Amino acid sequence: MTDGSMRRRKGWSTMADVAREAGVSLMTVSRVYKRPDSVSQRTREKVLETGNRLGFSPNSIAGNLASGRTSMIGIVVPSLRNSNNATSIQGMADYLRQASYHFMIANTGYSMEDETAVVKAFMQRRPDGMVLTGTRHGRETIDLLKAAHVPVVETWETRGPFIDMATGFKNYEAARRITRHLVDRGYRRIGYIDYPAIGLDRYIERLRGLKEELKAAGFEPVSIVSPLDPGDLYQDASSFRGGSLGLRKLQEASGDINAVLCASDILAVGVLFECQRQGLRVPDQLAVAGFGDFEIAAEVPPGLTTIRTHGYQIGWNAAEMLVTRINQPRAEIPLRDVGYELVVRGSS
Amino acid sequence: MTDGSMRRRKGWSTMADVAREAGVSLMTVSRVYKRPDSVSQRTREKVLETGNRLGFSPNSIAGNLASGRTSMIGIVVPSLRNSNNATSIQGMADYLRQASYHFMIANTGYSMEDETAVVKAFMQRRPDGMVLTGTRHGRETIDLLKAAHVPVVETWETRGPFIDMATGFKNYEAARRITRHLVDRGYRRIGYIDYPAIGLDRYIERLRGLKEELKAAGFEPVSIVSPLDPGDLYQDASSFRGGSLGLRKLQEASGDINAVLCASDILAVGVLFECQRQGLRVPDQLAVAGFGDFEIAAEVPPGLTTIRTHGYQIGWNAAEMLVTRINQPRAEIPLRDVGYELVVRGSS
DNA sequence: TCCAATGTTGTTAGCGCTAACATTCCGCTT
DNA sequence: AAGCGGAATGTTAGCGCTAACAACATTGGA
Repeated sequence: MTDGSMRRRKGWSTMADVAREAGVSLMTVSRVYKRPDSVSQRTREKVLETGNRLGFSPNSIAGNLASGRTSMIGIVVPSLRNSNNATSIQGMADYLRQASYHFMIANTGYSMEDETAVVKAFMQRRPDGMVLTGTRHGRETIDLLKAAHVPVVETWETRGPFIDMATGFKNYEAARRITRHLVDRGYRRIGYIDYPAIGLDRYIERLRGLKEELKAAGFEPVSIVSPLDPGDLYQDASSFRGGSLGLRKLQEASGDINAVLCASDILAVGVLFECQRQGLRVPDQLAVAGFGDFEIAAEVPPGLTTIRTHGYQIGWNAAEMLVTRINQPRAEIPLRDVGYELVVRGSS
Repeated sequence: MTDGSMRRRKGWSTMADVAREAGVSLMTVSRVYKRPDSVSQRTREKVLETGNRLGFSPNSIAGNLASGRTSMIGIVVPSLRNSNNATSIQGMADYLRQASYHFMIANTGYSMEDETAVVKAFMQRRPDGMVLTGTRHGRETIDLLKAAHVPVVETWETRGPFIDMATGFKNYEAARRITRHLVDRGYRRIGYIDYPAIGLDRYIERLRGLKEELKAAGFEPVSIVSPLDPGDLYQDASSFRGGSLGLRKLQEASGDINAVLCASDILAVGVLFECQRQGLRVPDQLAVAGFGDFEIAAEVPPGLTTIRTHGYQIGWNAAEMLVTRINQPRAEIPLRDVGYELVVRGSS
């Protein structure tokens, strides 16, 4: 008698409305919106016209339930404020958009418990794929994802083992490369400012690379400093302030360093700022090197020597790998290494 | 005969499985996971134990369809790489997480057509709320959102009209405030480096504030420069490089400026870098001021004078307003102005 | 002219869950 | 012992869409 059940939500019209109005079956309407080519042009136009007239918008929630596919990707990052992540998120966004996928993001605040909670919550929405940052994850996270048989890409490192697929680069090698550059330039007393977050694989690898390369060159172990207390992490793991503090700590620990390598460009720029305040000439009195090649590295005087990473490409790859696997579930998708480059600028 | 239909997806067990196994009705299982308090402790424990044993995870897609609520928020930003946005996204993320909502994000690349496309696509997933950046939107976007009767919050400006709700601050007044500061300090020949993206309300307001304040002080119109071609925008509307170029353009246009105001801190830091390269003393030969109070403003020597904004609070507010409105659809939710502060540092 | 192959449209049976209502259970009062 | 109210649980009827298959047109070749 009335137009429908009490449970009809909001004001949306449904495929059934359009079908009735256009004088076709429900399935034909579905086809018009999902695979327009499978419907004759005449029918298609009639249905679309009716749909527009009724302000119809397909309810993808219903479609998801019926088809078992959500076209939704879950992305997990440590922090949303980190510009590294931002670049690779943009890469994913650009790929996913043209492939008609959407994504949800959540941050873990560098905590494995939160990561597990986030992954659990995401899984309830049955994403078609998941992207994780890094390759170290809690046992529970790993089991959860493996049991769900959902395609997973881990990013920013290429050192396994992986849950499923991965794209990134060899942080270990990259760190050796830039350390070697400093050594080749004649710097012998090298300090290192670590990323303050604990246990992130890619930073562990960078530190390992530094140590190995110095050992290979026959040097003393360097001074290593983590500029912030872990408790401060949540706000911003990588900060300019951390770089300044780090340099001061290094100077206290061993006054005679003549080069500083940082786990990220942001920290390195903080060091440059501190040098400026202290009147230290870069690179004459202190050489500085970073990691990441963010925009600021090229702009800050005298230019920051760094490792160029390819965050955008990592994001793009991750998305592409997921979509490929979703469409071809048996496809074997190999690790994609996006590489890195040493970029030498005025700071060394 | 077999355990179910061909259409059963993946390996997930369902509420029906848990109900059968635990010897209760489907509805009881639903209650255990949705409103645990409405079930006796004995039953709850039995059901949870069974659920865990079967690796059950409630399918929220199905729940969404049945309940007409998705607990999903759609967030639209111009760019994912912009650290302004990143801060307010983090604010939303933190609020939404504790309120058990998830969110999807998409970027428009500063294009109104893309904004409309994004909003259209999001609406198909029937989000419970939408957050837009800024208060200027295409006619179609506005109509779409109004017709959908979905709660909407617009952010970063408080000058209406609004689609629904809004939180932000008065960019116009903030720009007047920092301009007045420069005037009070005795600077008379002030250049302005605008944000290169076109037509963003908050930047229009900032420019308007600058002009009005200078007029009120009885000064000449200032030199205004937009550092990049609009074509370059998509990558990064606000860049250090843009600041450097902007200063050079200003110097060409009118060599005798003694202060520069920038539409964002990033641009202003670019100006500071360029000063350093040119050997200009800040603030003696050139005063510099920014907008935003990003972390770098406090760290870059000699400290950047700026307007502190409250991006995190804007994000938090936006999420809170949405959730309030979702729970109380008739609630009248007033504009929330988060204010701003002038922060004076060494650069002026 | 007839039939197979192809293209187009329709019918059926859910996807997994929850709102709304119905029923049962339990402890307590009278 | 009967009656009552509230708490706990169950039953019913979809939410709006799509997979799978069925049926019907249309075309062109034998």
